[in-house]
Amino acid sequence: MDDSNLLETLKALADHNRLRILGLLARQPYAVEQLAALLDLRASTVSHHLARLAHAGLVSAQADGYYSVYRLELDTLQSTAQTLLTPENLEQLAEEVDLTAYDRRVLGEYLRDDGKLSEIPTQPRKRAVVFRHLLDAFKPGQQYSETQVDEILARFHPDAAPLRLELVRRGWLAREGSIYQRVQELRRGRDQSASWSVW
Amino acid sequence: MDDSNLLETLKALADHNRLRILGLLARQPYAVEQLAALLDLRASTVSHHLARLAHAGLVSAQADGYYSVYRLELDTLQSTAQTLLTPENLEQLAEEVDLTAYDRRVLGEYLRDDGKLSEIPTQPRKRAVVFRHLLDAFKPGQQYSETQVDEILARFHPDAAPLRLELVRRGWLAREGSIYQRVQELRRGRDQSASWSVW
DNA sequence: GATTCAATTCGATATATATCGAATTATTTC
DNA sequence: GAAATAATTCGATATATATCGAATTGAATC
Repeated sequence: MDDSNLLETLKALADHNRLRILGLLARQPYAVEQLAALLDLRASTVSHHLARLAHAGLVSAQADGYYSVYRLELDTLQSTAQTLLTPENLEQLAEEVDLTAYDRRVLGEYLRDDGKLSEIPTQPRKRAVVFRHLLDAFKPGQQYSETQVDEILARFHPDAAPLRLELVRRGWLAREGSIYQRVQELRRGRDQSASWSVW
Repeated sequence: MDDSNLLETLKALADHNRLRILGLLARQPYAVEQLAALLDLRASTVSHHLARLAHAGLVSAQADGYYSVYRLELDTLQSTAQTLLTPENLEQLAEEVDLTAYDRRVLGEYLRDDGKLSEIPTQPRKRAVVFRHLLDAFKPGQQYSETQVDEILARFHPDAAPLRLELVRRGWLAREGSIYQRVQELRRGRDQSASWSVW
């Protein structure tokens, strides 16, 4: 079941009378006229609901004379339910979401056109984003002297030393003696690839 | 999960952006501000969606300074999904539906105030309801002569013989020699108790 | 204590849709 | 072929709600 199908199916399910229709059809098939009587609704209303359910594949109609006999399509319902059961399937609901959007918004707020920082945010989440951006100025595997580190950081902010200290404190820049090096992997897990808003 | 909870939960699920929120929270917890950036929505809109999801128990908030960090409540989601999986649970959605409503409507249409039939419907479903009503004039276990049967049926319609023949043809009235008797069980299955609109 | 900030609440608006009655269609019966 | 019947479609209306911006609240920082 793909995402837009799931949404349509859930919208079809999210109605009091349509749930009652499904409850009735779970017992036995019914014609429109009968459902209308059982639910105390007009036939046109029931027909509308059934069309909605049929569009989602939750019920199907079979012609019998001028009756339409509707039956429950249990398989569709169960595959919808299965989609909601596992976290892996849920994650796909946000598949097309650009996970860098928050980071880009924060950087847009604190980074001037010349690439320098207008200020350092104090809020932990935003601060983490900014320092992750600083880290991106260092190549993995390359070794830097303290002077080189500060030169690079000075491109972002005149007072480089506190930036360097915080990068080390965060564990993102490793120091051995007088040699600095970017750590290879910041964090195990799913948020390493796209969003750096870790706290 | 009871019925009204299920409806509220399904309504909470039946929205594009709320599904995307759940997809994101399936990966990791997020603050409102972050979700708003990722989904390109105002914070007030996201807050509204989260309140709706939280009301259904699908997410929960934890205060962290002036941040509200929301996380997915997987258990609620899975118990909702479980409700949709089995036909037995589905039938409960129509629990409070009066299954005799259709039969009563049909009888109201064809039965006059004095209990006599104004006419015999030709449509199979309605005809079945009327004949089921005729059958109810006979006690289970009791034996009737053909004359007695026709006397009883004449209370509904002057031309009793065709009614008797059709009751026998439907297998609802059993005849052995010249003795008639109501069959004990019309039909195995769930519709015997309430609705006789069988065809 | 004043200011800043994230979240929530509130009011307004636009869109979706649940429901009905009337008109139409398809099928059966007379 | 004409009348009756169930279902569907259509038009109208009322309700629900998704979204935003503004105002408010609660908490952290200076």
